[in-house]
Amino acid sequence: MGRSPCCDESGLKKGPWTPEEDQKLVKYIQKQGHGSWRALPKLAGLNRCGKSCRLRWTNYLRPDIKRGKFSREEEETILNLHSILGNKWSAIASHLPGRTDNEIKNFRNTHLKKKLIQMGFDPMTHRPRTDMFASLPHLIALVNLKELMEHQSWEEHAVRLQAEAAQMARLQYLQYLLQSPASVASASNSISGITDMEAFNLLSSLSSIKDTQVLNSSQLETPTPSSFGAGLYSMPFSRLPSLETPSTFETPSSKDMAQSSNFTVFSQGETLLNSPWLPSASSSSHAAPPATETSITNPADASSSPIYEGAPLFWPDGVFIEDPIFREIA
DNA sequence: AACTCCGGCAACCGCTGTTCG
DNA sequence: GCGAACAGCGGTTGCCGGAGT
Repeated sequence: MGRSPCCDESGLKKGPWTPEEDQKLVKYIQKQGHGSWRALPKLAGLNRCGKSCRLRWTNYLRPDIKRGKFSREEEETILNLHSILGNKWSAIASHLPGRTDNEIKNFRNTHLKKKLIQMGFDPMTHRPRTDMFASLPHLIALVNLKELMEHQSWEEHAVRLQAEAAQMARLQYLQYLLQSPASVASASNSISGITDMEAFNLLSSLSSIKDTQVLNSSQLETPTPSSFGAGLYSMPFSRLPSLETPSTFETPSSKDMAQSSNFTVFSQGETLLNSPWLPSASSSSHAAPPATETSITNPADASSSPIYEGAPLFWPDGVFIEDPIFREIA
């Protein structure tokens, strides 16, 4: 559109505003209204460009500006809206009375971005980060989100995530062993050079995870049908849904899994987050079906192995995933 | 005490959309 | 229909103060 920037005019002051300038601007606008921003500086006796005046007024001097720390509700609103709207700061600001788009943008880019990164999210896409280790805290955090929403502080949450990430690292290591080519060719009682007993011991060390209801099969990398015990199925990270676009991705049905291998499938639970911004589980195609269970038929291990049953996995957008996980039956 | 580093935030820059002559 | 003026928006910059060494 070929318009020269208004601030190109020489001699106009830039940089931080002084209290005197603020006072002039406020006085003038309270008396006359801002009218044309371009004309305002001269009329108000300011050596600034109109644009600078407008920004100063809208972002700082407006009487209805709310200063100070963002409340937890405001944080959640920003996160929710940003996951839906993206960087539409003005649109987000319209839902937060007294907050400016600039303030929200700054807050998000400093505080919330850091928190998302700590939790293993990509702060731009709200998707889990794709590198394996970065994904661990995200995956854990997803299932812990309910607690987070229930007044657990970020700090407490971070401490807990760290502990659980250590558990996940061990699980990933086990998965790595199970997936190695050697395991495919190996005898049924030996996996990647480790024995069933060793694998069981490793799994046993992870069993405390069930108490936190953190672990689920999607935290494993790829399907490993019948490679071990009751079978471990996993959802590749690339299929994880985005918060930005509530997904309708498909998971293998319990029937498919029962046919292909030996899974115990439980599918009972509640939605993790009934966010008003997102489709409810009951209205989605992933609504929780009645609890079902398929038989465990792996002839090699069904009677001797610890059995890990499925449990539901919920994403924050309310999507229900019917998926087997490690729920140990004593 | 002096220096460096880093995070937070106000302000600026440049682009886009709208209005108007 | 065209172009200039204007307002708004999102990205970026740079200053400042606090923390760390």
